[in-house]
Amino acid sequence: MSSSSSAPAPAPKICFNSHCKEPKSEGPRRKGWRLRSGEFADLCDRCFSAYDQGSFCETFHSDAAGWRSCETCGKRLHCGCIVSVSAFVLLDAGGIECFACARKSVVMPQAPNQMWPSPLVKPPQISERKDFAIKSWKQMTGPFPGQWRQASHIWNASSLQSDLHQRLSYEFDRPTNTERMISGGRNSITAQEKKFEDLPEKLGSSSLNHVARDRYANGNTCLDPVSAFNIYQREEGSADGLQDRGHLVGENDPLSTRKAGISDPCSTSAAVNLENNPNSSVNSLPSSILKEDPSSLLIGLAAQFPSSNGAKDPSRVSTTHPQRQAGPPLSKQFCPHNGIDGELQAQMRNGRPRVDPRARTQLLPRYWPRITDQELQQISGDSNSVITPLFEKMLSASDAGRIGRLVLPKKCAEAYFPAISQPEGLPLKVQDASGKEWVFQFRFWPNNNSRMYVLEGVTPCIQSMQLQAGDTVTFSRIDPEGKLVMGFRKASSVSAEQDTQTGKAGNGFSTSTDGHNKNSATDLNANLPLRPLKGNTESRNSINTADQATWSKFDRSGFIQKDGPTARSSQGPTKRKGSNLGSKSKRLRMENEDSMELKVTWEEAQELLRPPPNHVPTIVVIEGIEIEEYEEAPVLGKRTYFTSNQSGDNYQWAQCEDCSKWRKLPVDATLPFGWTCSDNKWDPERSSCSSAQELSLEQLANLIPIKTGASKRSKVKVEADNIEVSDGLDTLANLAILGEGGALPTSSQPTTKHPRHRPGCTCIVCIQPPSGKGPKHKQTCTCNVCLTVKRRFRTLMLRREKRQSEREAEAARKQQQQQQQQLIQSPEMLPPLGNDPSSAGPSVSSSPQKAVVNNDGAEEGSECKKTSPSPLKAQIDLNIQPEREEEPSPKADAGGMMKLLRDAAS
DNA sequence: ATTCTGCATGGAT
DNA sequence: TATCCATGCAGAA
Repeated sequence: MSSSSSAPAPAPKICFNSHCKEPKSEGPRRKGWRLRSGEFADLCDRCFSAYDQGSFCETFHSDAAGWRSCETCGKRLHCGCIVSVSAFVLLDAGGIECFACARKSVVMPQAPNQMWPSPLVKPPQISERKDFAIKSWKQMTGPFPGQWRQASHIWNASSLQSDLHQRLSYEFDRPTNTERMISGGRNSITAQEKKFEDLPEKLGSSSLNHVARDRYANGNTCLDPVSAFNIYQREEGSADGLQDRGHLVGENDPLSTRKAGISDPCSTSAAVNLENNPNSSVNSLPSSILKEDPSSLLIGLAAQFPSSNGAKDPSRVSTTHPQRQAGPPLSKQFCPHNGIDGELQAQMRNGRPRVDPRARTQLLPRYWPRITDQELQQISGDSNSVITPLFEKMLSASDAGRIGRLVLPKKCAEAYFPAISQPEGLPLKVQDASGKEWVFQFRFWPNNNSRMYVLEGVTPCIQSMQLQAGDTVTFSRIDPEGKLVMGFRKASSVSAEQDTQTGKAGNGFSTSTDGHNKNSATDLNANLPLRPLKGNTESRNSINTADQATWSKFDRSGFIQKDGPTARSSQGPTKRKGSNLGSKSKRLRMENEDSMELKVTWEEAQELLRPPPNHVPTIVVIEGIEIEEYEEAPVLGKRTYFTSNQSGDNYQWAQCEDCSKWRKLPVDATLPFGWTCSDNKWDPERSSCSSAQELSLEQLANLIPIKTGASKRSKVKVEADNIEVSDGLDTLANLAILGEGGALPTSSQPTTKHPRHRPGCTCIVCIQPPSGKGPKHKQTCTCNVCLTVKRRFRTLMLRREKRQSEREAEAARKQQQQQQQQLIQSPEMLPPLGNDPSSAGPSVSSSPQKAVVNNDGAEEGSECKKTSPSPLKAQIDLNIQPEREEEPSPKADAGGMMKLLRDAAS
């Protein structure tokens, strides 16, 4: 910390005191007060003497403004001067008190606030600040060594905090308001720090302290950092970790002393507020700060102490730490958890910087603990224990899943958990709100030159708390035991956690476990019962309210709140995949796995869709491609096959769903999926299943891609598959599957080429919910997505058919002639006539050729599959790599396909 | 086949 | 851009 103490700047030869023209001391440096730059004023012997004796201002600033009298003893103090900044404290009720008097107060009413804004606070360089914090103590205290020590003792809490803050702010780039304030208040802080080092013993934390600490903890005091530090510092490698902390802290541990010191200070203030005199003026300041608006306090202080640097110090007033301000009153302001604090703490604990420079940023607001006093109360039964909220984390799907790994925010882990040097980490005992103790493995994984911290083995705990993704777990520490306590807050119950990220007034309602309730008597009743884990949720209504936004977010992201833990766990893996895949991932996934199938089926599905009869399409041009769109949803047609007779008449053949007989129909007939003979309005003679088939299967086999034996199979398959058809997209998928291998246009028509997927694209691929979830779309669904999909299908299909028919017409005729010749040779077969069918027909395949080449999807004809790597591949751009040699068999792929489509549909 | 483990990936910030 | 961290994933058990 202080290591960085600033090197003395080139010392001027003249005494720093502007009122003195004496050359500075020749001998050993005479360091006066700390300058804003972090340096110390180099004084001549005479001035130093005055400074050292506490009479500097009297000697040199007697005419200056800013003199005030101690409210207690009447001693005059130069409040507006950096030189005397640490000689007095500000009283809550206004006025000042010299340190001597202040320290006499048992309760230290003014506590933290009194701390002077450090001299202020100029916004020193970080390095300077560090120095300042470290070095200044002695020097600053120079005049009143004894007092300061005492004071420090008295103020511990505040000072400690401030110290921490100060350090933090100095060490880490950004001083927060609080910090500022504190620091400002902190000249003394520096001193305090000193005192920590020097007078640890004095601190014995008292019950008061406890209270205070709690308060602070809740309110964010900073005690913890130190204590935490103590606690964990040596734990590395220790299985006991937290548990052992107790002793760690105690014996021979400077840290422990520090801890004690720290806690004391806090406690003092807290004690005052809570226990002693909630309403007292004394309390008012701290309490207000803690609970209500820290910023105000800061401001107030700033205002009060314009002095020394006042004017120059914009930082003081203005620089509040946004986060803190925003944050929940208590916790955010002083809380150790706050990012910087946390880090500081961490460092302190570790005795070394655990966080690399990069990490020196604050914890993200979302990790700020939002714990209410009530919660604390709940947790704490022990009045002597101080609960320090450390951080909280909303459980991700992974965290709440069966894997049992809870990813810890790196900074939080490094700040509040024992330092670990090995990936294996160490066992960490954590107590839940009910007092039950859990042991997790706290470890890390190397990750991108960094670490990813996790708690392993949390599943039992998570389950016992019935937590799900979206719920929040909180980590707090109970001192002096040093135990970690894990609380939770159910997202569902939380009506409204405020968005942590916004850092709004956090209401902290986190469920942290801690607890000391006493302090928060004020709030206690209001909220909650932390103890009962189950009850937590409910208990914090007020708190919980906040998170709807968050919650909804979860929902959107596919979190499963709905699912109970059990369900979740069972779904775990699957869910995770589906819910969390990013769009990109999804794409990749599709490419790698079912993309081909999807692509084929999608295209094929288009073949099955027919525009609603008698509807005129609207022509839409998308990226240069004309697309016909219909107002009405497309018709999912029954697969049919087109043929032409010798005279050039075009027909289509369809199979009855009941009797499996093939009927010849007009090309413009649009058949429903479950078409039967009774629906054959075009040929009354064959409108019954009892009617004979016009052509034998063999004959048909020569016309359309069916086989005598296969036709039955196909029917069976169709039927079987139909069972699954339910939802719109599922239907499409089924149809596509059925049609696979058949009916696919042989030629790749530009008409079917889907435009590049870009933002706004509404194709079936792009419209899939990112999470793969969402409301089920029924066949009758008329949502934009469904309509769009249907329109697209229809449009693309029509377009393709149209063009295909045009292009293939000629080829078909030629083929027809050839077939005729064949017919001549084998009369029993009907000549497949080229069809130029305009495709209005319901059948999937618009051209005979297609039908011939691509057998009906219903057919298993392996040959077909082999020979027909879906031509559509080349036609439709789904951003997929179509380079698959073999087309997955419809059967085999049906599952995957359906899955994909279902996901899309859902 | 399932679960565990350790690390990699890449979206979000 | 760099980092974090939620999730994926492959290999091992």
